[in-house]
Amino acid sequence: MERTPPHPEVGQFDLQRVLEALVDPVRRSIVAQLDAAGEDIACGAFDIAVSKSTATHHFKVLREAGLIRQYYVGTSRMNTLRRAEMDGVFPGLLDAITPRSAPRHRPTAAAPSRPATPYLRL
Amino acid sequence: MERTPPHPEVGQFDLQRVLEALVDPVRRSIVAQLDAAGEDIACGAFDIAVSKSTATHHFKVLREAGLIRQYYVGTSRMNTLRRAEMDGVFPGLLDAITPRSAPRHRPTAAAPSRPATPYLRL
DNA sequence: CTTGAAGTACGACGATCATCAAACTTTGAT
DNA sequence: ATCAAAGTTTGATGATCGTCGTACTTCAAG
Repeated sequence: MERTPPHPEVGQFDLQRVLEALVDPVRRSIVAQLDAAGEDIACGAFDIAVSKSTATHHFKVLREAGLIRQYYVGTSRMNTLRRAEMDGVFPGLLDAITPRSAPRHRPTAAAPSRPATPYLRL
Repeated sequence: MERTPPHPEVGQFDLQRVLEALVDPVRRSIVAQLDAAGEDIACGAFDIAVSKSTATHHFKVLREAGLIRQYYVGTSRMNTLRRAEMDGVFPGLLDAITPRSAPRHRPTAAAPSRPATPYLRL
C-alpha cells in the first residue's frame, strides 16, 4: 500500500470528472459533511450508510477528482476538502451543490433521524 | 403523442435530478449551446454527434430535470433554457458548469468548427 | 392524398457503476 | 507476540445508462 495515494494537481482538474464525482448522493454527502465541519475527518467518522469497501471506493473517486486530499494518521485516513483549489478552478460549483442555508447539522452530531444505520456513523 | 410534454414546476426542481442531467457531456453541450445562443433552438438544430433517438432521450432528461422547456412549432420542437428559474433554485450552478470565459460563439451562430458530423448539425 | 421532414416510442445491447462480502495489510495497544 | 481497529483490494452482482436501428406519428407542402 502506498504511503500517500495519488492526487491530481490543480491544473489537472477536469469538470467532467468532478461532476461524475458529485453526482453520487453519498459522495456529495461526504463533501457536505467535510464542508460543514470545516476540519479534516477520518474515513470512518462520516455519517454514510454504506459498507467500508464501498466507502473506500467513494473516497477514491473524490480524491481522484481532486475534491479531497487524503493522508494517514496512524491507522486512520484523514480527509481534507480541497475547497480553495476547487473554487479557483470551478468558481461557484461547490457553493451551488453544498447545502448552504439549509438547516445545518450540529457540529456535535445530535441524534440522527433514522433508527439504526448498520454502517458507518459519526 | 401529447401536445405539450410534462414539465416540472420550479418548486419541484431536484438537485439530484439536475446533476444527473448535467453530468452527461452531450446534455451539457446542449445546455451550453442554448445558453450561448440566447434564443430557442429546435431539436434538430443542435451540434451533437448522436442519433435522433438518442437526442430525443437527452432532451427528455433535460426537460424532466427542469433545465429546458419544450414546445412545438409545426413539426419542429423548440427548446428554451430555463435559466432564470434554475438560477433561482440553484444559484451559481449553471454559471459554474457553463463555458463562461471560454471563446463564446457568435449569437448569430457562425459556421461550426468541425468538418462532417454524421448526425445532427446546426 | 401522397410524400418528406422532424421527432417519438420501443426494445435491445454493451458498458459503467454502486454495492457488498471476504480476505488481506497496516498500525497501535496490550 | 497478539489482537483489534481501520482501510484496502479483489471479484461478483444487479441496476442503470447511453447508444442505436426500426417502426411509428404528426405536420406541412405539393
